[in-house]
Amino acid sequence: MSGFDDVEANDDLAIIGHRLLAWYERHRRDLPWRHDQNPYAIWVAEIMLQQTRVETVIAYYQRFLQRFPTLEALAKAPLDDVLKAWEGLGYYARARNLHRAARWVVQEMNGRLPARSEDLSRLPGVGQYTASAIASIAFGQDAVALDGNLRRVLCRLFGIDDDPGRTNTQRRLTELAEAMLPSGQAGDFNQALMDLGAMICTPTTPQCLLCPLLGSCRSQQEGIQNELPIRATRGHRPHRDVTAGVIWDDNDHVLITRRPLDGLLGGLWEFPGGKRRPGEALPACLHREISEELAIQIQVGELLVTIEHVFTHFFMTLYAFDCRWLSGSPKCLGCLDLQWVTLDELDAYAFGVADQKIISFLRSDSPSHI
DNA sequence: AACGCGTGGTG
DNA sequence: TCACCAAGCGT
Repeated sequence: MSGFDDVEANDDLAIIGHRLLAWYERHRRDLPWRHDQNPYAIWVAEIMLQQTRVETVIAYYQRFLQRFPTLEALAKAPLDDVLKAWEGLGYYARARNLHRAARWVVQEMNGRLPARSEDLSRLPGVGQYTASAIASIAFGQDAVALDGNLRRVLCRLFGIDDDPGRTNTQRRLTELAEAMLPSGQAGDFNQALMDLGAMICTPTTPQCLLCPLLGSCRSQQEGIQNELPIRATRGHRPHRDVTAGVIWDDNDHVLITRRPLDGLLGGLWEFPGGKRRPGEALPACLHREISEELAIQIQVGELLVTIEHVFTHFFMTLYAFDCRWLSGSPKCLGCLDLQWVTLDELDAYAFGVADQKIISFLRSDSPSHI
């Protein structure tokens, strides 16, 4: 335990909050989702921003709102369209949950998002942070939205060296932020702390001399701003070899399959294949996986391309082989759906980034089957 | 509480 | 496998 311990009065914290808001008025970032107060748009933005950089989100956000301008439009759309709009953004459960929640709101709530944080957090994909963010930004509720930025800024501001991932620490940080929060301005207050975290109080080499809270920052006074917040190191990431078959029939159609809705890349399409077992040769692995998942016979040809891909929790080397369908009608044993498609038709389906690289290869390097 | 869940950017 | 990170959530 260390740091802020009620030495300062709440008055001082309130003053810090106002100083922060004054800074925000002058320096706030001009971001697309800050242009209107439409709760649906704010919701979409907050889901996209989970664990994802602002610069990455902007283009997705604009395309998504163009494609699904209203909550009703999103609810009416097929999941495949939503996943296609999410393609490449990662954490695809966000798209599935957003879609499911939109349908629920239309059916059960007459298309109106709830305004209170505790009701918002009942929506799938909306946790404590997102519920507070929507409630404060879209509905003006006094709720602290404790995200990674706020944790970092508050740990430094109050010199807190407890693990910010722990529930107790988060409760403490939230209480401190609540004491700073100017009543009725939580939306701006939350976003001010986020902008401060993004522009000044950055993870590495914070720009303390530019900080509006310079005189109040405990960690800066002690010279330990670079040591906070403390952070657990990531564990070892295992490696997997994975095979994928680009399986052609006699009419220039290639076989693609759809992954189950739960788990990694759930609901996305892929070139069928799977994990290599210890000691197994790559072509043998592909034969086995195709036999298990689709119950067809194929001829495995040349290795087309090798792709290194990094997931959060493992490394993957993906080996894509040129294959030919020999016999058997494919059955969906390990997948949700399957399709024979031409190269041009692949555009209609959502793939993960590793499989998109296979597609790029097929289009650039003149395909061997021609 | 700890882990599974994506991707691209950065020093 | 360079490590680490970015507006977290569900189980």
